[in-house]
Amino acid sequence: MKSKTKSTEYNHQKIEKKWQKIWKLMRVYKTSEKGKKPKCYVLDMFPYPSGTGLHVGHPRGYIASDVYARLKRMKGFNVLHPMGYDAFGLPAEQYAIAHKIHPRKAVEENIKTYRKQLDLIGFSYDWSRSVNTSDPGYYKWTQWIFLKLYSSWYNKIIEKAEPIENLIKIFEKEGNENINAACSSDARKFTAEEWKIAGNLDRQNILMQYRLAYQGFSEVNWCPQMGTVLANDEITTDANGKQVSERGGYPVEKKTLRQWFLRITAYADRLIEGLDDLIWSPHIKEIQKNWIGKSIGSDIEFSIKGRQEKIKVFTTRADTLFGVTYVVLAPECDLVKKLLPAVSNRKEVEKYIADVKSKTDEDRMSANKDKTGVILEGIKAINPANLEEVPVFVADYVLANYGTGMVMAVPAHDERDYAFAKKYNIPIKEVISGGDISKEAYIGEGKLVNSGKFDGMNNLEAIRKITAFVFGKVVTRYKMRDAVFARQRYWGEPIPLIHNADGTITPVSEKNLPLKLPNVSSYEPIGTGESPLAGVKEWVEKGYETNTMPGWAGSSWYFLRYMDPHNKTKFVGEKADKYWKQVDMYVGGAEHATGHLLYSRFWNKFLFDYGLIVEDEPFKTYKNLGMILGSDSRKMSKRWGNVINPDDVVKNVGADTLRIYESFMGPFDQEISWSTDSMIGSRRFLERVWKLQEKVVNKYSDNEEVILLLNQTIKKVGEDIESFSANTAVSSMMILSNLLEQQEKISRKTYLDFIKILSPFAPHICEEIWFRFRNRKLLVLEKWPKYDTAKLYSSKAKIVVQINGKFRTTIEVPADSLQDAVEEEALKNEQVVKWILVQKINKIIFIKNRIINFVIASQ
RNA sequence: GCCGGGAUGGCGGAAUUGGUAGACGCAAUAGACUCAAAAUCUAUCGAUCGCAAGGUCAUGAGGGUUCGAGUCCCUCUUCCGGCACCA
Repeated sequence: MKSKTKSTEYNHQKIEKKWQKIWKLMRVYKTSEKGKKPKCYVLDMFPYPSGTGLHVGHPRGYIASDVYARLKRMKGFNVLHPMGYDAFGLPAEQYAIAHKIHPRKAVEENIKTYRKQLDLIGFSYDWSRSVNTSDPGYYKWTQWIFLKLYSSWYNKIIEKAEPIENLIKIFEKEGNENINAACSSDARKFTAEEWKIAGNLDRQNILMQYRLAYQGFSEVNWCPQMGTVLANDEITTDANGKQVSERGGYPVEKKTLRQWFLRITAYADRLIEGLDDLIWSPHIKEIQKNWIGKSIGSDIEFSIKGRQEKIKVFTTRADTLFGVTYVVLAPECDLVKKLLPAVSNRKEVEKYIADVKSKTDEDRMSANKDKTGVILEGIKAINPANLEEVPVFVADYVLANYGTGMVMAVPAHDERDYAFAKKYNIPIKEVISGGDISKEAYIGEGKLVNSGKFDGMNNLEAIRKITAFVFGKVVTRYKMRDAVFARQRYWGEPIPLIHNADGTITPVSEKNLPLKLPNVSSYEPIGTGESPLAGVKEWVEKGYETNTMPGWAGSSWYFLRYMDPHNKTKFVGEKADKYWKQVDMYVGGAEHATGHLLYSRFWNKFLFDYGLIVEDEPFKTYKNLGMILGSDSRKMSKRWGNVINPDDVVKNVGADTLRIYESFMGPFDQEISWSTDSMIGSRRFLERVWKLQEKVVNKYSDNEEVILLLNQTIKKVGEDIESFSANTAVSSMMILSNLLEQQEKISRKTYLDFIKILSPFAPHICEEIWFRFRNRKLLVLEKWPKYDTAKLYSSKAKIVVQINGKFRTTIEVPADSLQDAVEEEALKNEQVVKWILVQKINKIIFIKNRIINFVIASQ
């Protein structure tokens, strides 16, 4: 065997093509559920295959997870590393309309492009497990899960979803008097008798208030000119500040439409609690927590003088009840309508409500914080704590959709109430912090304290006491609302429900799933606000639901399908699910924190409730990545002309260089600008590694410095990959290669160990080098090298000598030397002596192998 | 406004978690090779004083704790992200 391998030029194109072909032929990335190895499920967020293809930013996360997956494989894990396509959704539909091509066709073509682009970069995906959410074989199960949600309710006593049949049995037995369930806010109490005599439609309406997928109404953005509903993304503001469609610039208004909802709020508590055990970056958890927005407060009733109706307010500060000086109702509040006839300034109030309605949400929110409102003359609310009469206002700073839409105002302790009270000259009464509940303790003089600041009583105990005192109820509320689960669009999963002529709804039976999306000639809006499916005769005749599911339906469970993608009888088989359990490492963008990441957790918990899967949480570890911006520090987009196509990079400098560069460019979770200039450094690095082949000899022992650094690097690179610090991993390998370059000879073992730890980052070049050293087995199947703990540290230690904490010089001593020895050595040093001179040493601070600090100045 | 994360050379960024600030890479400068250029190699590369040895100042600003602070504490400035009249 030749001791030196003749080095040729590093031809990345040839090498990358060659090994991609061989890996594919040998199916090295194919995974199965067999064997005794521990498992590791490494997942990327699957892309939406757009018409513009991948840009250089997309692979950043894919590269990081691929490096991780490769390391795990080499460390002996059975790795599941799949990739697929999130193919339903609005962008595909828009692309299709713009290009006059059927979305299915467009998606097919785009997927081909994506696959080609991804393949060029050399990812270690098991493509045999790929999924496409718009494939009927896939969305059959999306529909199946929807039906499961539809036929479930949430039992709050056992904190679990259950079949709706259980609920019906309870209704039959005892009505809903004692039920503790997640339900719509308008659910009323009824008895078993009432249930028995109720008609089918009544029963349906009642059940709808409990189902986890339910029908309801919501406001949408409606564009009369285009005859279609628009997503928020499709709307911009024109020069006059009016809301208009992004395409065409047509006016947009609000319209109430029939929708389907998912009762995600049922899971609010579990979605918060579940975060504790997840290894996610804290700020992502924080975003989810904020979004869910749990707050504990009290429902308290104020009676209205001389009337039957009650004003039911929600407050988190029941302890300030004695400071209430007025009550506010939201303009949309039903109670306002009921009270209007008795209001003496009725005209004024009606005008105010009309004005508010004409404002857009944005106007209302951004209206420079100036509070507006109008008093309901002739109406007085009675504070249940002290039976004081207070005025009632209608004001738009109270939102109809949070809490009860009615608020007790305590200007002394709430900034907004304070601003309002100042403007309308309402008294401001401070509540004195005190111990027991007695009127005296709470009633103070009418002077202002710093808004909102009220120590002492702001605790649950006080709130409980006073809430009980006024016969209120301590309740938990959430900001999060139920998710609208319907789109008036063509390109989505059909909702598998049938509307019968009598108004009842029947689910499509399981054996008839998938309910396939019909092939229509026109998938453009039909002008009524309904989905294009409403224009398909056979569809409507059969009574099928014309709304389709939103883009996030398919992505809410795809991680489960990868475990068992070809299962025809279940969305995931028991065996596969028990084996893979959950995603161990999930990588993707932080922008999905309140969307996909929340919905997926919700669906996963729901399926878990039924024992259909074994894990409550889908993603154990989640690493969020920062975006790659264009070299001009703007988002890469056609509009700015700053898009870099990975295909070009791969062609010019190679996939390995791209992989190294994207790993090296900066911390993974930070946004960073692309720099083609900087990339050259990564290419140079690989070329130097390539050239090192010439220095390799068979029988040679490396010097201590090389051996130490090699061992340290093996350790560091392994640890850095695990913690997603690829940038420092690459830098440490550069340091090693720099040292190896200085050597005249390198041992074969050292070089090949280096190649092994480099291979997750640059698999092609490493496989080629490995091959050139006449290894028969493929490098991708090799084990990760072990470092020798005895060879991590030098036998000598460099000690920093400080005088008064200031660096003065370094000395070299045997490793692990004790203080006395180091002291003695240090005091021999000229530099040290010079600084100490005749001054007395007050104190010596010594840290083994690191530092000795002489403190001489007296304090 | 509230919550979360940042701010380090000309640039991207390191820093053993309180212990030599600026690793590694890019750019730049000089030199070698070349007829020349590119590529490659070698050296320099925070500011400042000094012939040098070496010193002083430097991690957004200002205070503090400590033998010692980029790292911990307080105040402020500023940038990015999330939520936003949430009662």
